[in-house]
Amino acid sequence: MTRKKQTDRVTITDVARVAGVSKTTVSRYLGGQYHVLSESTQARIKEAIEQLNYRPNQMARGLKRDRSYLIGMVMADISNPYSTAVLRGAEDVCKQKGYSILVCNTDNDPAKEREYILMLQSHRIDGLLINTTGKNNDFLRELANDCTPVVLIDRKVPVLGFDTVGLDNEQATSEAIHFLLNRGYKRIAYVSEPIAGVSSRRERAAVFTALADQYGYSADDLYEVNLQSPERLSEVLDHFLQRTQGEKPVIFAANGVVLLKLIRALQSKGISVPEDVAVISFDDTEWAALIGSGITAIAQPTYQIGMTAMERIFQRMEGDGSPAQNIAFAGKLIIRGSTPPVV
Amino acid sequence: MTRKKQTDRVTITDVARVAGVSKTTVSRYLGGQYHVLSESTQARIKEAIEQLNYRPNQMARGLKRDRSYLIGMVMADISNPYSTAVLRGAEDVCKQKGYSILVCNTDNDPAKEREYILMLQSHRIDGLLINTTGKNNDFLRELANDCTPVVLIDRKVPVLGFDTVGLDNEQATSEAIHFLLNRGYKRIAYVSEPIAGVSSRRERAAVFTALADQYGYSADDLYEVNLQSPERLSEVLDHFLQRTQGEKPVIFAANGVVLLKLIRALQSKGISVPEDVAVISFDDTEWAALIGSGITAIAQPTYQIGMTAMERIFQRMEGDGSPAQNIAFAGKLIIRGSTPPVV
DNA sequence: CCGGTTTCTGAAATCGGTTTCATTATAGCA
DNA sequence: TGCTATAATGAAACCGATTTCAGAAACCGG
Repeated sequence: MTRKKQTDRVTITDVARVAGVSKTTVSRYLGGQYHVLSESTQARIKEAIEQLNYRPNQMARGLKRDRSYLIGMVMADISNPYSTAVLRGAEDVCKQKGYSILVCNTDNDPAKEREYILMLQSHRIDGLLINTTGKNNDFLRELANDCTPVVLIDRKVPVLGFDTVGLDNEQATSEAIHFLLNRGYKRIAYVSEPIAGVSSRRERAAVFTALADQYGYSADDLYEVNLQSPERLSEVLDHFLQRTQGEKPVIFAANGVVLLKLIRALQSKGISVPEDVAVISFDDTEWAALIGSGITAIAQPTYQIGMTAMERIFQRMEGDGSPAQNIAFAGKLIIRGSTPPVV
Repeated sequence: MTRKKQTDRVTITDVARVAGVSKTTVSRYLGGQYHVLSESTQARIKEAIEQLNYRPNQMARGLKRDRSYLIGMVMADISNPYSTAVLRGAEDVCKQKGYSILVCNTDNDPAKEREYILMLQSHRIDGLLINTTGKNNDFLRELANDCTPVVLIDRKVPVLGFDTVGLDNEQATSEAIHFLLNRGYKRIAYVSEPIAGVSSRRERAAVFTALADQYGYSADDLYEVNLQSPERLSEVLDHFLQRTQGEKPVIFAANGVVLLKLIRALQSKGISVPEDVAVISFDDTEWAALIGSGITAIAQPTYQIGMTAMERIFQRMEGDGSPAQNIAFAGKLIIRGSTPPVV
């Protein structure tokens, strides 16, 4: 009897030999085609698989079936808790279907984004979730020619036939602003990361701007800040707050990362929340409740977003050819101490 | 001229045909064996690849080469920022080498951990990073028989020949406790998630216990809390704080997640930090500086941990057969307002 | 007892690459 | 000129699965 080296993996041929059947038969067993197999054959194969501790090689299987059982996930910023929350939702759906996720972090760098997508393609991923940097629109449009299903998360790409899943930015922003107005705030600043190219930022900012005239706050108080340079945020605060004419000001942070830097800047300037300035923010981070008397925030159903995005992938894989959908979930306003009623 | 269906991917055979050479020659080009190829052949292949927009199929390549160019990463809790910070370090090393990462989140569930590892094995991953649940030691030991390199992150498994990378828990814990003692604290509580099976928790707690007698605080104030049930934490606080006899108490949180729940519990009880109780914690979370006057914390070099772990994987892949290493990085104590000197 | 199903199984082709080995052409040298 | 070394290339086997197609055995009705 010949024995393989220890380093050699057990193959379907080994199983076939031990069970005394052909590779074909073993393959049918693996594929769950039990109805064409005799009971005794099934038993012998089962026995052999357990004895050898056999695990089929997905690369070989994938090559023939033209399926990798891999899903790519390209995130602009994996250290943002939003990303991992979405990942969890996506992963749970995948696991249940026997798929695994290849995670890539682009650090908001479009070059990295391109490289990663090419890399994923060469692994022949069966689906692709993208939270795009927003600076690769032409490149992404080419993806549409491939047959691989793509779902965009949070950020859309214009003109394109991709499914998208994210927050209903219009509803959420509008609800938040109406809440502030009802509480008596008349001076509202909206602080966002650079808006160009990122649809969710654009949509949120657009609502802020659109409601300004109607409700009597200034659309000029829409500030874009690059969080890499902390001075800019500091200047913005000075500019906004010094113009306060007896009116209680409120600052609206466009996401959790902005909020973090904002709180840091306020603290270093000795400005108190909510005494000197009220604060509201997108993203209900785990720590939002802990800052002072809590920061009022708009919670996103992140887990649900991840699940839904991945479910779209599978539906597309299973042949759903319907037109691209934009799926937008409502945000939920969580009221805390940072936005007290104006007296 | 025959034309393939749109859905068909370009293969090496197509490139060979267009370039007017054999598959073999194209393969050599792809493998970078330029020295055996004539200049003109190289040029024609390059041209053909670009024209066809060809991307080699990693499954086919992997099947023959017995390499998947995939690394598995199994994390106990991906929503812990520690995990994503480590992931970033690991990913950067991978990307540079042309590898991709399959990320799995076990939610501290040993059954999920087993399933994921089997799944990864069937993808024939070339390396495996595990932040283990700590409840699969027998199963993990079997992994050692496989030839695939494994590196454990943060949590070790007894008796095993795996490389490990993590924090120097002894140094870090000891440094923190000495810091507290120097500041004049004599009543120290250490609050940890359940210690059984998780080496990093055990190591940290062991130092707390070991130094107790020597420095005159009580080793009884080591509390294990299951964070699923918030009442337990509340009871622990009551128990510890009511025994305070005029001495200023300090609570030492065993990681960032514990700290989060701790702060929440203290706030809901109306206990102020640092007036009523001082606080120190493992993990310098992004928000630690923002709570009150800041929480004193032990920062871990997470990015470095991820990088180093992945580098070990590649070294093992390249044939390094040296005995298993335990690599422990020093933590850095970041002093903030939550631990003022006792007056 | 015979042709026709039905049930179960296997030989061989295939997926898209890599690798081994053989072949051709050209150069170098006596 | 003839013979060998070297450079450049290709045919075919191979990796480990799946799938097509065909064959053997058992069963069935007339």
